[in-house]
Amino acid sequence: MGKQMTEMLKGVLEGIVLAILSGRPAYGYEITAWLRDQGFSDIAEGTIYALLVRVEQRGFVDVEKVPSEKGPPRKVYSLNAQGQAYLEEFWRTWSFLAERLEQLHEGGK
Amino acid sequence: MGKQMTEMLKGVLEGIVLAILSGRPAYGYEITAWLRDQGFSDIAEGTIYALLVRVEQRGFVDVEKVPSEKGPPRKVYSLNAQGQAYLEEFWRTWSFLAERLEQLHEGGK
DNA sequence: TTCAGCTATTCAGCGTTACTATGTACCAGT
DNA sequence: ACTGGTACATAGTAACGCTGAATAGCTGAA
Repeated sequence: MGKQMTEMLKGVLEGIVLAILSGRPAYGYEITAWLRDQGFSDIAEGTIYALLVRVEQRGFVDVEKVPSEKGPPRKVYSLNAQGQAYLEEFWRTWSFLAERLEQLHEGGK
Repeated sequence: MGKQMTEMLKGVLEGIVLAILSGRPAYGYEITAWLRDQGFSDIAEGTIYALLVRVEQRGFVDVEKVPSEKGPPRKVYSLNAQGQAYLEEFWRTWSFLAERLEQLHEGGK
């Protein structure tokens, strides 16, 4: 989707993934597929796995290994309390930014 | 405002500055001051100047040196046609992202 | 005169993030 | 045995914003 999207995803993609996990536990491959479905056509698999490692190390998610019918075992992530708190802060930051941009967008017409 | 905001600004700050310049020409110091007014309390001055150099090199803005009553001469930037086109693409990218996030935010309640 | 303070720009070095590209591994169907 | 889908991992790279400091011009107070 181009360089603009790549840069804009920085900091946002993490929030997106945590938001997904706040709905229900999920594993990397599944998240990647879902994102592609949503139109994030060229988010690399490696990106999601690296991100998941990061949020795990920061203690935002709990992990459980679950055997898969087809293929290697899945690492199923679920958002814990700390992750939930971080996600809420993410939404506050996002809202602040979105409001300012909305104003700029309206003003520029 | 914290690390979250820092990361989220990547790719977005450039759009914000171009959007400001689409309204009227401006110079670095002025833009920095305006952003602080809008609540972007800790955007570093150096960041804006570096960004302006970048967009100038990409050919999105025209520059004019204007003497200042107090202090060194100002470099006044104005958005040109190429910058305008890039800004429009920025808004499309932003809208795409904002829609997806809006859905996630609503769904997560 | 000197010094502080505001205006205004610039730059080197750093940390974080997403992408590229590749590799590993497990299983099913042919 | 081979292909293809599932599933995870990682080293190297580029881009961007921040930190911290330097430079420079002008004004007003001590």
